[in-house]
Amino acid sequence: MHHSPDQGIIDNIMEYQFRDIERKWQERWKDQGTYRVTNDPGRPKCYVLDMFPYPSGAGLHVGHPLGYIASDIYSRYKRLKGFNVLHPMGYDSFGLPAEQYAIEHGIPPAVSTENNIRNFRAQLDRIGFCYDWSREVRTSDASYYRWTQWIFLELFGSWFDRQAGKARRIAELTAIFEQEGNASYVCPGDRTLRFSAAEWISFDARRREDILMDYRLAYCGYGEVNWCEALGTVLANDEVVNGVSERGGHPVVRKKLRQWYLRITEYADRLLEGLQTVEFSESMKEMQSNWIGKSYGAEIDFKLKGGDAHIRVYTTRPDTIFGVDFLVIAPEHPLVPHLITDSHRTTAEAYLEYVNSRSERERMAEKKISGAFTGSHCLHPFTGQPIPVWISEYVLAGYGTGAIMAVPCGDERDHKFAQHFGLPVTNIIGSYYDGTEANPTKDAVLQHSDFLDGMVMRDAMAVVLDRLEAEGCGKRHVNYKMRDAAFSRQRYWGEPFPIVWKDGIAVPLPADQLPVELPPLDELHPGPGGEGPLANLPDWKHYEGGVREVNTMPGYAGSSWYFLRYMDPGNDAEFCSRAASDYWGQVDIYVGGTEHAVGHLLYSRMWTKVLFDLGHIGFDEPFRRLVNQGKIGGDSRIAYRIRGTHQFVSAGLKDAYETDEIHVDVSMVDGVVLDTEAFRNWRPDLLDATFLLEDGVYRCGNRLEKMSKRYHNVVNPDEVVERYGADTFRMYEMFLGPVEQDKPWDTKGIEGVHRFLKKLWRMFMHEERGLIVSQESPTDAEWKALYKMIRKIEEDTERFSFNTSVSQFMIGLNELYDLKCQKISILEQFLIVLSPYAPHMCEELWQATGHSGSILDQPWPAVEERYLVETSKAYPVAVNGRTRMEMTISLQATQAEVEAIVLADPSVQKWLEGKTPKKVVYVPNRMINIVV
RNA sequence: GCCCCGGUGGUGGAAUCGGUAGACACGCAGGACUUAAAAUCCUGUUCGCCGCAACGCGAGUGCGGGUUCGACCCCCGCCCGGGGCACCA
Repeated sequence: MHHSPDQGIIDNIMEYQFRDIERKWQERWKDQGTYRVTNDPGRPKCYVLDMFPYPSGAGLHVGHPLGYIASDIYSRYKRLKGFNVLHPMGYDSFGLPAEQYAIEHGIPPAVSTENNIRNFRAQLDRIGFCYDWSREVRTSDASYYRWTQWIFLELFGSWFDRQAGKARRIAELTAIFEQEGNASYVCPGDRTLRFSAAEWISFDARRREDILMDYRLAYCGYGEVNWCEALGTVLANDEVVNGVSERGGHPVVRKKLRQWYLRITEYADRLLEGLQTVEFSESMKEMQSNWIGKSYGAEIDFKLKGGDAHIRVYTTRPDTIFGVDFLVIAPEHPLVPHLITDSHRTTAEAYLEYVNSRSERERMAEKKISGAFTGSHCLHPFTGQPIPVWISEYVLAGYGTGAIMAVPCGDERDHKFAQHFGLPVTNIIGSYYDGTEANPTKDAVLQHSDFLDGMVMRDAMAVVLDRLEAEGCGKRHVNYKMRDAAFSRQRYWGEPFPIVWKDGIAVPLPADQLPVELPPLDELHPGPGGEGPLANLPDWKHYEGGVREVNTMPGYAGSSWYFLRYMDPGNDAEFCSRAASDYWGQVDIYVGGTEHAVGHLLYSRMWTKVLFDLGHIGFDEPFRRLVNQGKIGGDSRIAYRIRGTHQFVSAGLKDAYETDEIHVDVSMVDGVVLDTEAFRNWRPDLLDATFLLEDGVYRCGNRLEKMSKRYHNVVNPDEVVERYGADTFRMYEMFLGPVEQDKPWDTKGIEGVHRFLKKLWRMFMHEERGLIVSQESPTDAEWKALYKMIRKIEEDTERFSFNTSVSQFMIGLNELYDLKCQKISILEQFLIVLSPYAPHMCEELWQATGHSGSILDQPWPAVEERYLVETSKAYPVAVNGRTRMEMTISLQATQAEVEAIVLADPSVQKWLEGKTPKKVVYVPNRMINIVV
């Protein structure tokens, strides 16, 4: 079986006993504070950060540590390179699951969270990470969320000056209002609001506060939520299925509730521009800029036929204005009630009711076309032609103006809508439109387009915009897809707001009254009217003649700034001292999953910009470089039960039967071969299972799926570490493939990495004779093997290509092994470069070979180039691009010399078959190609 | 529907700038050591063909075209898989 220390074979201490070694060094590193980091302005810094986890009750599976191992290796590497490395870890410990768990099991969130963190920590510790745990942060600790609340107040106390392009204090805004009113500073919450200085001074306190609220970066407004009356609570989009709550199946409707928001839209341009200054993958930048969704177009007013009102649409294609066949407005559009005529009331209102029962997500996923005619018409701004106005859920109230001009010949959805309802389609693009499918081209020459006739569409754009503006029926407009971020939750387990409502005014608490602590609460019932559970605590709620805000902040509040707190975690006078943030600065490398591509990254980028604008920190992008680790998938094993029986048929034979699939726990399978005994004992209903074997064994099918309990394909890192050791586990996770790539977990391949470590051990240690390293001077060949390896490891580690660096270690060791090299001056350098990957073993061998001090603080070896100089190369020689042979030629050879050497070769002559070569392509140090 | 990322041996993957496709491993096959096993070591391993081997030939990086002396890599058109989404006008 596998190596076990319990056998007590004392004379085997020279064997690689990873369990003892790893335990020993983990304790020693802890005792000696090896990973403690100080803010030392005299040394170059490097800040390596993992996205901190939500401590879920399920614990870690083998996929979680992937990014942590990568960043750990990088941190250790940078330390060897002489950097002062900040590499902290903490917990994003507020969140919905703990609250749900409390409701179901009666365990307070604070307690279950504490337990989960303890488990997480134990699991992390076994893998040997170099975190400085003295800097740990937890978003649910009052000492932490005190500063989350403080930053919220900074947001609340600021507005965005569009002229300066930055946040400023509200006090400066009121000073401006007193001087000149708001003429120069458009109100972002209400574009039409205008007042003079005199008017401002005449407003009462309530009016002034309402106006200021429309400017604040953190503000209170009204927004639609998924409201479930039966549960008395608000539901997330994914808790709503087919218009009813996932839990209980109760009806869910859209309802307006008071909500806090962050005015992130004011930062849209800065968030876009900032992308050019950071190293994120192109796809990541693209996702963010798609989310921000800046577009240039026009707002155009369509007058209502027989009324004064008009419908304002937003379009990015004003050049298609003469192709408008109908207008579509969102069901929530405020004009809808005025537009519905009596003759169409029944169908239109039935449609509105149907839409109201659907969550936003469902409406977005809907492929069926639906809508209703209002009975009203608008007039075309240029021709005066009447245009029917329809309602449809495919137009969203929150985007643009909530109304569109439909041009079916140029827009796919408009076209489908027109076809579905039998509406006529005007063709303004001639042969570009084939009558069956819309064509969104900008290259067509316009027809049936009045004063635009004969123009190419992309040129017509400016012409029509000028005309719209001249006639006052429209104007150029820059639009953003991004909406302000909802910042309140009707929940308990989150940061309380430091806000007290008095006479309808939100009064911020002074900073010295922070934190507003989350009060203990035994039972987590929703409060009345959709408020959170905190509303059920009258003593807490009523405060200083007002009522506290009883909603709490969302999950992303604490995670938007945690990277700053690590720099100065114990500070109870500031969120982070300026000295600390000036020293550590931006996160040099940030490692985490793509699932946070838009949410978390955009929010923390915004918070950083605000803190920068207000002078609290000296940089306005938090993360200089971002690496997204891929997900590790589970490789499920599947057994096939013949339908209606207890007989299972092996994968190769299953096609002859009608079968049902059963997910088999991966621990009962060796490769794909099922341990049928273990399977029978797995569950009572399988006790009498019988098996149809092939080649004497039962083979399972396999399928790559999400690693999850319900597929029985979860592999726990603890088990792997117990069996092979942390060093093997670390290296194997890296060896699996590129960090960024999604990949399946298969424990089988781990043997190779484990053998590598054992083989390295044996380079130092003989089973009986003990240490066998020699003091002899190495040969040139040995130096060359070593330095070739070190150079490659260095390159690969810098570019986060850890799978190739692991293979390079194997290549290097194989070469030294073939050279029978046991020389200490070679091997000690090998240990240093390997130590970021396999720290426990390297530390042990470092000590065993008589070194004092930790290997973690050695300098990274300098590659001596002279051992790597090559004088000749074995060139591939190709004839017409097909490689035919290999010839060793001096690297100094000129084109003419190479031609002469190559063409004189008899086997080259054979391939030429007497023909004269047209030319010889010679790329020095690459290849030679003879073209015939 | 839209956006993004992928597709290379039996498996994970390598090829960093357009230059020897399959590094390094796993697995498998054969051998050595051993009473036996474990461990370790050695050899072979993309596919097909020439009876075996050597030598050699042909095909080959999802499919079909193209550019190039030369394409896993660049371009055009498809197919398949995975992920994301706020149907973005």
